[in-house]
Amino acid sequence: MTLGSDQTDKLASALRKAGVRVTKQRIALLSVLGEADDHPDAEELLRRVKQVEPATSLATVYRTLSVLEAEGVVHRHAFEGGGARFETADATHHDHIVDLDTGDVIEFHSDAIEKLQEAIAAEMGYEVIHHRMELYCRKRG
Amino acid sequence: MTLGSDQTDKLASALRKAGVRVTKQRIALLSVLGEADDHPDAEELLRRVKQVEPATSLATVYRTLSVLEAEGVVHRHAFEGGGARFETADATHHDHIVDLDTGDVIEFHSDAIEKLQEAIAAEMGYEVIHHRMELYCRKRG
DNA sequence: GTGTAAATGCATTTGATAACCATTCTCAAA
DNA sequence: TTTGAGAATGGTTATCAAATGCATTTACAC
Repeated sequence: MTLGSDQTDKLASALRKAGVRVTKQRIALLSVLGEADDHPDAEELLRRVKQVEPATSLATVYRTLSVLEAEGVVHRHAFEGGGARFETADATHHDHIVDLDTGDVIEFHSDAIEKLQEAIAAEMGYEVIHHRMELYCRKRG
Repeated sequence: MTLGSDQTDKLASALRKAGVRVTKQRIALLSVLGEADDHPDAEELLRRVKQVEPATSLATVYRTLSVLEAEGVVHRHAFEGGGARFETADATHHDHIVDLDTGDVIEFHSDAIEKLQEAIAAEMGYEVIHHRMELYCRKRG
């Protein structure tokens, strides 16, 4: 029997709950993603995962992210310019402010806006399944 | 001297104002884009442009779209799944509803939402330069 | 008209991501 | 605890949209 940290156990059961096998690469990826607060892309994730689990390839990072996205464990964002960026799906839904100068991403949520979105869609006979909203901003002088 | 239609003259001067040379491929592309109401992608644009101006290549479509985007003449949208889609930038700013079943794109605008966006950004010390908002929807039963 | 820089077409390259495949690993059942 | 079937992995190649290099053609100021 192997002794796992609380953290590792939690990630392992998350994987099991998602119906996929528990591998060290996946544990490492989930761990890295859980600690990240900056919405990294696939290459950056690989860089970080390799520090924990060197036997990891870019192919596995992409594969695992796709699998976990399909299971709803991670969220994929396609901001303007560059490749997809990822985050864990633990928190509640939110949208993003992207700092045009630094690339920093800040999360926010507005119930008022979402109510308006639904009202607009309803007016046209539609139901909102999901939405995407990004504010590309600059720091005020 | 060549006789151009009103339409062609308008497009030609738009190109001149954008500071680029007037070519038949660009006239054809702008003309096609102006008549389109469905946000076509690059390949679809080529298909339509070729009916008017067969001596046109995909490379030119991409190049011209990039140039005109930089000049603010056309807008590029990256909806979920698939490549970029384009529209002329003549109308006022608007956002999009994407029909998940048909791929149809509907335009809408909400001053109320944009006021809220600005307020949220301001709260965090930011100024909104531009934004992206897409509602992925399905027709109501 | 003429010269020159810009634009074009074709072919090739790039960059992000997915697919292929032989090998290795997970894990449930024996 | 061993084992075997199938899932996951690494390394590579394929894919797809989009960009680019280069030789040729074209627009347009003079």
